[in-house]
Amino acid sequence: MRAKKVAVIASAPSPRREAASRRLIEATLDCIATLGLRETTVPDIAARAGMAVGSISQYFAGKEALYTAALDAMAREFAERVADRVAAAGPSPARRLCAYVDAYFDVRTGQRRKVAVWFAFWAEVQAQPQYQAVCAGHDRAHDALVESLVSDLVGPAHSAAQARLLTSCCYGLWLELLTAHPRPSREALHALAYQQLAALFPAHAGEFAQTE
Amino acid sequence: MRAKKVAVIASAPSPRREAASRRLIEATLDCIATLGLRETTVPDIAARAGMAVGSISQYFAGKEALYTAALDAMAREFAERVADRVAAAGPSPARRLCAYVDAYFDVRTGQRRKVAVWFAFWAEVQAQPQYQAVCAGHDRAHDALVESLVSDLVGPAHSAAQARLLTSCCYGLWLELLTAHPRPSREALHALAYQQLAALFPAHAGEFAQTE
DNA sequence: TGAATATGAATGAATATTCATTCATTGAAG
DNA sequence: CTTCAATGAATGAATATTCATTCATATTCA
Repeated sequence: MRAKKVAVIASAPSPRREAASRRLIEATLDCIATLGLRETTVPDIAARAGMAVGSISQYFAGKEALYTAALDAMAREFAERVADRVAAAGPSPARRLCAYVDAYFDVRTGQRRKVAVWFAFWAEVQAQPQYQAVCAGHDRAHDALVESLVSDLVGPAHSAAQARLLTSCCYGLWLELLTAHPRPSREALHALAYQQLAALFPAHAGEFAQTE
Repeated sequence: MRAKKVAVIASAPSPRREAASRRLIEATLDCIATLGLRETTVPDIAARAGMAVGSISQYFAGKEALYTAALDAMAREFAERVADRVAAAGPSPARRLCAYVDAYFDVRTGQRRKVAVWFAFWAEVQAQPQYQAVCAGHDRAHDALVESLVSDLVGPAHSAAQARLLTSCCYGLWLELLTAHPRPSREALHALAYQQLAALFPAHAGEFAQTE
């Protein structure tokens, strides 16, 4: 009996529900990107999702739950993009590192709209423990990956510091996307990230050819 | 009549008023750092400043005006710190660049509390034009300074890209202060920033001795 | 005493959440 | 094949809450 009930609850939601949840999350990300966390209202999200305000409660416990789900979805997408690109890069450590950087300036994950959302959440990470919880899990895996990529290229001696300088630089370049005047293109920042690779790993500078 | 009134308004505020404004701005920065822009309320700010909520309207036109003043004050302080340190560094281009980096991890401007506020505003820069206006002015001066510092060291050929990589890295390291686990110390990040200097300008690596 | 400043309860606008009702889709019965 | 009931989803007006702002009164200063 109990087992059966649990099974029912755990069963996959209907495609319709799934689609509606997704649509709400996308609408939330859009609103946060354009209005910010502070100015985004529930009616805004509903309007952009093409739903009534009341419908949201069918899918999420409240605005905060929706925010958290949106953050999680975005973090998941980014992690996936990184993993996919690195996996597709083959065995060369240099190419794998390139693939990692590429993910930051990918047309999907590196677009202004997404980056704005990252920064919106980071700004509140201090104050909102639930955001911190979502980020912490993803960060742990991310940091481990970067360090292994760097370590594969130059050995473990200074890999921790170099890994940190690489990711910090990528995040800093992301910030340029939001604040710089005139607005830099994704491509320009991507090229700068490759310069950072060359600066950090001069012995492999020739291997960091930008392929896209 | 009208002229007189304008003159009175434009005259220097009394020391008392000055102190109260300052106290309010400090309280605002504190609240933003711990609660975020979204959760900070006017009663929060008043309480932390040791004032009544109604008193705020004596000094600022509203919450947003207070926020903007706080952002401006912080940006001013940072610019001042950079200018002071660079001026104190003497004529050596390498030491001047070190001084620039030092300002980012200064015990005052590079503290967690301040960095959290920077990110809080950056997250909203897209949505709030008034924040953009405040930042734009300071950014212009900042970017020009960095590029001149870099140019003095290595010439103008690639100075723009290298300057951007340096500042991006500093901002990225600031972000670590907010999101990394375990929380890195200011000193650790400062040391990493020096490694970035050495990586970007290998010909001068020996000159980037950390003095503090 | 008069002017300037401080106070904080009262106000009302903004907004998240709730819920009784409506609507569409699916599946069963005739 | 048609009709009818059952389920799940969508709706948005109504409600409750939060919070910035105001202002009549009290206090301090010169």
